[in-house]
Amino acid sequence: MADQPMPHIDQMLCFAVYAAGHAFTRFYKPRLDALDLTYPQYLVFLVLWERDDITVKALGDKLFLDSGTITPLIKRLEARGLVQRRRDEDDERQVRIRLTSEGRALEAKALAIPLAVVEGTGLSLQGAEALRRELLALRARLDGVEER
Amino acid sequence: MADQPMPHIDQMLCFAVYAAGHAFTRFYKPRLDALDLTYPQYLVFLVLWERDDITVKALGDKLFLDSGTITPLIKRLEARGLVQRRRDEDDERQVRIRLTSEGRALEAKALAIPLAVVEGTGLSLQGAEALRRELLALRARLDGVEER
DNA sequence: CACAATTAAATTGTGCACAATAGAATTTTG
DNA sequence: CAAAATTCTATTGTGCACAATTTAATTGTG
Repeated sequence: MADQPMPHIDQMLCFAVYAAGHAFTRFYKPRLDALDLTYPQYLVFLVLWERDDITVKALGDKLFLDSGTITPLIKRLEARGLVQRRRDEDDERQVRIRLTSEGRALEAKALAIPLAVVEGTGLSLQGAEALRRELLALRARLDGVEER
Repeated sequence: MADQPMPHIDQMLCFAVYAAGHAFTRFYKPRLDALDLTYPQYLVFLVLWERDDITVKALGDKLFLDSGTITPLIKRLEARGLVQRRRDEDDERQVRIRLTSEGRALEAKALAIPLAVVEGTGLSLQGAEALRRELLALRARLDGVEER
């Protein structure tokens, strides 16, 4: 029973992921302050700049977040005039999110951010490719094990 | 200027880290519910089981969190009788955190959790070693670039 | 010793993150 | 076509996470 002692926190993969996530948030903070966006808000815009007029559901699927997180976040962006929310005409259960012209214009300002990340960390998209793939595979495994 | 387009979210390392972190939290949830602990609370106990009678400052350094996060978390654990808080006698600016016997007893119950993680994900401590190292190095780089 | 600078914790306020629930619309089934 | 099941968003409540500020104690310097 006591064969397996409690592992130390420094040896645990989950903690390494947790700490790296916080570090990324802190790292982005000063850059995102220039756009007056939080990190999760920035992620939402990355999706919208890529695919505008998306439902809350589809956005949640993309970001692996639920509506309880996304709804208030989007409402704050709507209050600032960066996005619009409206019910889908065909299926009124769905709410579609669209960029306003102000929200679309943010993209130009945001272009400096990924450049700053590459410069600041020495991480190129290709250089971190293997790490990224492993993390996505890990996420899929963690979320997929639910049904057992 | 437009040489570098906005990268897609699926290509970004920061998002892979972010999503894997949430997936870990979700994965631990049902296991930690058995102990009535949240994931950050579990991390605090991992530290305390390893090194009891630690200051808030040292705990924050270990977990990369500040007192604004730790203080209310610890107070909730104190209210449940799992830890004790008291001022250091030599330096009264510091608050030391100690396990109660109940808090210490939790460790025995918690031993099942790392086993479940290994079983559920197929991740052994050794198997994930390279990934863990890369993430810790990444965290250090992200937190270290602050001064420029 | 006295006064300034530093250190440490707590407090306050904003914003995620998710579980649980509710409510409305659509789809399925008999 | 009507009732039941499903799908989707919103709401409520709890708990991080961090910035900024406040308060208290310690350390350093003359």
